[in-house]
Amino acid sequence: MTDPKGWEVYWQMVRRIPRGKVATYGQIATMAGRPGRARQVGWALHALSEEGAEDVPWQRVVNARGEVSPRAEPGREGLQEALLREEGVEIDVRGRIDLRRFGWTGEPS
DNA sequence: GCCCTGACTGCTA
DNA sequence: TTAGCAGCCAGGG
Repeated sequence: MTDPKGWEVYWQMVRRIPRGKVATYGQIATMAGRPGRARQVGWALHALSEEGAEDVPWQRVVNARGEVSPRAEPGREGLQEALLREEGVEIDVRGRIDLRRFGWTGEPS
C-alpha cells in the first residue's frame, strides 16, 4: 500500500491493535510501511485527538520501552493508563507495560 | 520556500 | 537501568 492520505495509514494500523494489547510507535510505523518514522506516528495520533479518536485506540500505542509517553496536554496520560488497565493491560508502578506479554506482534487476538 | 518543533528510536556512557 | 546525543520526516508559522 502506498500513502493514501498520510496519517490515515497509521490510524488503520492502530485500529488493528486487539483489545488488551499494545504496540509501539516504531511497530505501527513499520507495519504501515514506513519503518523508522515513529515520530510521524506521534504526529498522526496528535492530530487524531482533533479529528476524533473514538475510532482509533490511541491509548494502545506506547513508546519502545513500553512506557506511556508524555503528550502535549496534561490529563491525557492518566486517561490512557486508565483505559489500558480496563482492557486488562498491567502497568508497572513506574508506568511501564510488559511488552513481552501485552505487546502486539501484529497478529489478531 | 525556509526554519523550528515534536505523543520516537537506537546507541553509547 | 537511567541519562544524554543525533538522526528522520512532516506539519505549521
